[in-house]
Amino acid sequence: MAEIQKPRVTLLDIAADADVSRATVSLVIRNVPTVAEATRKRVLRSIHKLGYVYHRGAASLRRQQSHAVGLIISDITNPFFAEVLIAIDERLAAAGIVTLLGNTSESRAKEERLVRTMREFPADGILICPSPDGDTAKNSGALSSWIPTVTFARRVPGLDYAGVNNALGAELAVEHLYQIGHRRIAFVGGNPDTSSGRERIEGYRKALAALGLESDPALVVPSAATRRGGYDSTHALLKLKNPPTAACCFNDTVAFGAIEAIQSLGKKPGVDFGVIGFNNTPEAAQNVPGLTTVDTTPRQLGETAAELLLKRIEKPDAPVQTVILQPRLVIRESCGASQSRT
Amino acid sequence: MAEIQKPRVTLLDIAADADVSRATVSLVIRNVPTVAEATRKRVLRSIHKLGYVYHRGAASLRRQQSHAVGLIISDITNPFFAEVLIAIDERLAAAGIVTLLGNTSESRAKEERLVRTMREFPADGILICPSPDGDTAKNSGALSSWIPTVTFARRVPGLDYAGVNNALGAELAVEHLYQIGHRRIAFVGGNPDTSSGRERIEGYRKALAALGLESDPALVVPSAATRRGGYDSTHALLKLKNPPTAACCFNDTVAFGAIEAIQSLGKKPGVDFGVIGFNNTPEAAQNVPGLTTVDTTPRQLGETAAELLLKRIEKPDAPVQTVILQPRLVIRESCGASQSRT
DNA sequence: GAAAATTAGTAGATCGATCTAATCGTTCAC
DNA sequence: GTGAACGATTAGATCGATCTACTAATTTTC
Repeated sequence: MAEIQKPRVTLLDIAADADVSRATVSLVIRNVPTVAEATRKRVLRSIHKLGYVYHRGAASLRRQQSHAVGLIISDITNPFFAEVLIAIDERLAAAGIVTLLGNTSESRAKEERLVRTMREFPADGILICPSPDGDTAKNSGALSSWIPTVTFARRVPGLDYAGVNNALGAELAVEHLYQIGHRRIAFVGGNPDTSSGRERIEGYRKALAALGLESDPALVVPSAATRRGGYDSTHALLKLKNPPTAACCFNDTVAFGAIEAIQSLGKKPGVDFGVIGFNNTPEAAQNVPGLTTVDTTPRQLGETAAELLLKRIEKPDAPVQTVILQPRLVIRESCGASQSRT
Repeated sequence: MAEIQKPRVTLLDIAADADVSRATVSLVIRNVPTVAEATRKRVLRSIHKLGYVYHRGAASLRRQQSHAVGLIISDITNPFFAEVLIAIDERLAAAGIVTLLGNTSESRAKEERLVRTMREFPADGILICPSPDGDTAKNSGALSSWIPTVTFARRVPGLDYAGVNNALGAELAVEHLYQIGHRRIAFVGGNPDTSSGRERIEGYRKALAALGLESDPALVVPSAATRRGGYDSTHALLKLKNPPTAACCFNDTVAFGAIEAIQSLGKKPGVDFGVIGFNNTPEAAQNVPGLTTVDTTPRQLGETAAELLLKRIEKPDAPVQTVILQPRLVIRESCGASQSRT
C-alpha cells in the first residue's frame, strides 16, 4: 500500500473535467467577472468534485509576490511580544497575508539566518524587532539588502518604525512616583543596547532633572529583561547604604521580579517600596498586588506595524515612515498611590 | 533614489556572468559534487558579485516540497505553548524547515481557515493543537484531507499525537496532596471538551478512588484556562459549606489565579490551602510562593511533535504514531509540603 | 448590411529552479 | 586500436498558476 501517491489536482484537471481551458478555470478561481454564469457554475462544480486545492506557491511564482511576510521576534515568551504578534497576525490575515514566524531569542546569528530565509522564501516583506545593536553597521547592513522592512519596539536608523514614546512613558512613571512622595527613584532592568532601553532611561533621567532630583548613577541598574534580572537588581538596590524608595522597571516582567525581591525581604510592595512596570501586559492587572504600569498598547503597536508594512510593500520607494504611539500610566497598587495620598 | 525596480537576480544571470549554463549553477548551489573545482569557484564568485538570493518558491514548485510546515496553536499567550513553539521551531529549523505560524485563539473557524491556507501554501505538513472538539466529526474531517499532520497536547483520533500522560500527572498531584495530609481535594479549571482536560480530570478521579476518598462533584470546577478562571472558581470553592483544603489546577495559569483568590481572602497559599499546577512554566519557579506543579516538559513535547512530523512526512503511509511523555511532580511551596511534614 | 464594438474563451509564453537524458572529451581496459 | 567507462557540462522539459495577445461569436451602430 506504500505506492498510491496522491497526484495533486491542478487547473488542467479541472479544465479537462469542465471542458474548458486552464485559463478559464484560473479566471473563475480569481473571481474575474468576464466568465459566463453557466461556465462559472460548471467549473465550480468540477473544482468541488475533484477536491481541488489552490497552489499559492505556483501563483506566487507567476505574479511576483507571495502574500507572505516574515515576522521576526526577539522573545516570544515575553507576553508583551506575544500580544504584539497576535495583533500583527490578525491584521495581516485580514489582508490575506500569511505570517512566517521566527524567534531569535535575542541572538544576532539567528536573526541573520531568519532574515535570509525569509528573503529566500521569498516573503513580500519583513516585520522585525531587531536584536540589540552592538554593531549597528552590521545590523542595518543585514536588514537593508532590499526587501520591504518595518521595525517595531526597537529602532534601527533608516528603516520604518512603529514604536511607543518610551521617554514619555518613563517620565510619566517618575512624575507619578514623585507626586506620591518618593524622592529616591531607581531604574531597574533593560538593555541599553536597544533603543527602547536607552529611551526609557533617558526619559527617567530627564524627569528627575525636571523635578530637581539628583541623578544617582548607582540607582540605574540594567539587567536582562526577565524576572530573575529584576529580582537580582532590586535585591542589590535594597542593600545600598542609601537605598531608593521606589523603582521604575524596564517592563512588567522585570517589575514582577522586583516585587518578589521586595517580598522576599519581608517588605510590602506598594507600602514599603513603590514599583512601576512598563507595557501593561495582562498579568499586570491580574497580579496581587496589581501592578502600576505604563501602558504601551501592544495590540495597537502590532496593528500599526502591520499597517506600515502593507504601505511599504505597496510603495517601496516612499520616504521612511515612523509612528510613535503615546503611552499612558495605569495606576494600581504596586506603586503605593493609595497609601501615600493621605 | 526612486530608481527602477530591482529585477531579481536569477540562475540565468549567474550563468551568463560565469559563462556556464543554468543547470551548472544549480548544481553548485545545491553542492552537488560533480562540478569541477575551478568552475565551482567561478560560479560562486559570480553569485557573490551579483548578490544572488536563492528562490525557495521556485525550487519548491519543481521539487514537490516546500520545506515549510504549518504550526497551529490554540493560544500563543499561554506560556506553555510559547515554550512548545520555541522547541518546535528550533527542531524544524535544524532540519532546514521554515515554520508558518497560526494562532486560533481557540476558534474553530480560525482553525479551519488556517489549515486551508497552509495546505494551499503548500506546507509539507501541519503541527496542530486542535481546538476543543465540540463536533469531533467535523474536526477530523477538516484535518484529515490529506497532508501529513501531527497533533500535540490535545488528541484527535486517527492522527499522530505527541502528548503527556495527563492522567498520571493528575494522579501524582492528588497523591502528593494526600500524603501531606489533605483529604478534601478539588480540581480547578480546564476544558472537558479537550482531551487534556478530560484526561486530567479522569486521573484526578482515579487517584481519589485509589486512595479511598469520596469524589464530590461539587469539587470539580471547570473554567477557562486563564488566571481569571482560576480565581473565580477558587473563590466559589472556598465559599462552599464544606470547602476543600487543596486543589489540583488544570495548568499553572489557573493555579496562579487560585493563589490570588486565596490571598484575596486573607489566607496563605501553602499554609491555609494547598495548590498544585500543571506544566511547570518558567513562572512557576519564579513566583513567590514557588508553585508546586506537574512538569509536562514543554520543550520535549515540542521536540517530539516536530520529530513525529518529520517522520510522517518521510513515510506518509506509516501507521499512526503516538508518543506519551511521562510527567513528574516538582514540589515547591504552594502545596504546603514543608509545613505539613512535621 | 457592413464595420465596429463587445463578450467569452483560449493558446502559448512565463515566473525561477530542478531533473532527465544527452553530449562531448578523456582516460582506461584488453 | 577500439569500445567502454567516466567526468563535466548542458539543452530542454517540467512544476502549477497567470498574463498577454489573439480568435470567434455575437451584438451594436450608422
